Amino acid sequence: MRPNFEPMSLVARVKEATAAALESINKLPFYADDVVVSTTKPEFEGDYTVVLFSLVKRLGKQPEALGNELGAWLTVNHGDLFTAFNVIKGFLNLTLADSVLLAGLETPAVFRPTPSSARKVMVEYSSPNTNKPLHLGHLRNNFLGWSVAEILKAAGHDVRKTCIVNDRGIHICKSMIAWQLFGDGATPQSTTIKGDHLVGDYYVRCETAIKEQYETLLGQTKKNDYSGIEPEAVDKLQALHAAIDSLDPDKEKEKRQKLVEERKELLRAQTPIMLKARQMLVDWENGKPEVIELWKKMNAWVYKGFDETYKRIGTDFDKTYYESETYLLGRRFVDMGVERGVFFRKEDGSVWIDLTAEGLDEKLVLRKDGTSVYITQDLGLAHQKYEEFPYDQSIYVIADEQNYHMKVLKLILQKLDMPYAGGIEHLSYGMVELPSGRMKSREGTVVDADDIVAEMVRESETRTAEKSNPQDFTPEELTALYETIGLGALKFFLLKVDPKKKMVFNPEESIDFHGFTGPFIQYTHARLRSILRKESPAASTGAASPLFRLEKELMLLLEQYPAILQEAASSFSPAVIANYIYAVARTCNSFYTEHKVLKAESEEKKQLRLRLCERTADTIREGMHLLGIRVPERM
RNA sequence: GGCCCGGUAGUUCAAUGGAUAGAAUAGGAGUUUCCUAAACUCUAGAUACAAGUUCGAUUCUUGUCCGGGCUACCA
Repeated sequence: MRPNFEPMSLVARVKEATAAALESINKLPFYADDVVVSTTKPEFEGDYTVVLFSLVKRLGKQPEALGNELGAWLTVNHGDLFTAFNVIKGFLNLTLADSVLLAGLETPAVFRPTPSSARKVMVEYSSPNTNKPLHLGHLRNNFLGWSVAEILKAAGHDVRKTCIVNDRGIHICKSMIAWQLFGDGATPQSTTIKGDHLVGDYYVRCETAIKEQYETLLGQTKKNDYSGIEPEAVDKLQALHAAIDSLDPDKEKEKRQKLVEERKELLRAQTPIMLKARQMLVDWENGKPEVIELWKKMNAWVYKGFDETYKRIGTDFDKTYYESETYLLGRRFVDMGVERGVFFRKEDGSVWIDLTAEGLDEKLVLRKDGTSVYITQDLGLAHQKYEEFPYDQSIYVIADEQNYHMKVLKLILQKLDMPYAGGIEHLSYGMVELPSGRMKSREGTVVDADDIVAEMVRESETRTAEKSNPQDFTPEELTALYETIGLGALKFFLLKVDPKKKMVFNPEESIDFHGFTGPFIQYTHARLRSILRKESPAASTGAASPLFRLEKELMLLLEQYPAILQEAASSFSPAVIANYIYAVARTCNSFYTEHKVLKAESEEKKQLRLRLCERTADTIREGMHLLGIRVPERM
């Protein structure tokens, strides 16, 4: 028997009762997990259904006979739980007693996890780069990470939210050099452009310059003029030019295309502005004061911008790591790995790990010049995090394009026998795509986070103006309401889809406010609160049997909340909550359209329905909170 | 080439190996003397293809076709 810190769910009780019945009838051991239970399809009589097929083989009985036998035993021995049954084909449909559901309404739906199952969990998400503002993909990441952390907390775990800021590297230097060259001293104050956007603008400016200079260099080197090119690149370029010219553009298209790409990369790295950016990176690593100062200044602009965005979308972290402070931490792993024979050193001094036995490749962990690569830095950071917060589980919310990287990270730590290696989980989520395909910053098809949030809020304003009477609200209330609805629509849209799946965002059609949406659920909540403002349920609901179908359906749904929360926590899926809350809201809408609450046919029914409204509103508020979505009292 | 994902109504998403594959939206038809019509009710519409395992397959296995990602001494 498991310790009962939580009220056992009805499904669990059905399973245990059925297992007991099987054991009693057949004198064989059965466990609750042997029993498959699902909700009964609406076209059949009953609430929960036991699937008999899986039991038939073991017992050597006909499904119908087994079902009747079980149903009879259960209604006799568990009359408190079941009032009726029927058997159709291989399914035993059981009808639950009204009293069981009514009793459930008396206790609060708060879930208390068992202390023994509580884990220390670190959740890392957001992971922005400081060279450009946040975009739609970051929003999915932020909403997911924040929500998963809250779900795990609600399920009783000790959770630490973290963020790793990628604040160093060549991409930052690109923004810095472009600002130096073209910025003319521009600041967020002087331009009234949000800091992260301003820095992002110079990143784009740098990319433009690279493109132009690349074209120039291409023409120049084709004419055999290699002035300004680093000596070690000249030979390679000459070889590439020759190779490309020798290939037939039609017959050997693919091969040629590959070489052209290679030449492009090489030439881009040789453009004057890139040479300057690379020099800047070297200067940064050497701590050259004026470079560090510029870097600090521009990063400060970006952080101010990020803070605004984070505040607006409701993201927060317990701890922020900066790559500039952690990127050297992985070095010691390299020596350790070589010592233990997990890594090997090549003649040129570079260090590798051979993962071919695991079906992967050889992976570089240290460059020949002795500097760390991405994976080395992540090794160091994983260790650092563990020292600060000895986690049982460390969840990385990172897009699925990094599946390979994360696999390698975990594998290396396992090979190094790190105690925390097993707890590393990649919450791999699909990319947000446009109808035209993937968002590409090069092609300017990236949906900016601030823009889309602003647009959603504007849209909610327009729609609210059509629906509500603005005179009912103060201006402050209206502003807050638009934020609540606009962000609710956006968050729900991004969280209702299974995290693992990629999803399509259509900016034309934007995000709906009807149907399976945040505002639909917010609206349901507001209407429920509106009823409850007029009258609160009394202390006891009294006897309101028999229950109507919709009353019962709603009660059954509400009873499932703790189980749903557990499922969401174990699968790291806010979508489970979103789907559930939507089902609750939809069922509740049908319910109070069909049955009057305040003008109910009897006092008992009125009290029952008021209690149901209250419980539904609470469940919606709680569930939406786990998604980071506020619910209004009125709208 | 190798490895990893995915393919469900026109569209966007659901479905611990279980009954007649659910929703939303777009389409068609209705519901405001009754607690907010951002709602409710009805209607029509889908598992890429082919084998296999199974009492039963959207789900598991294999193959084919079609998308996407990764396969950097970038991060």
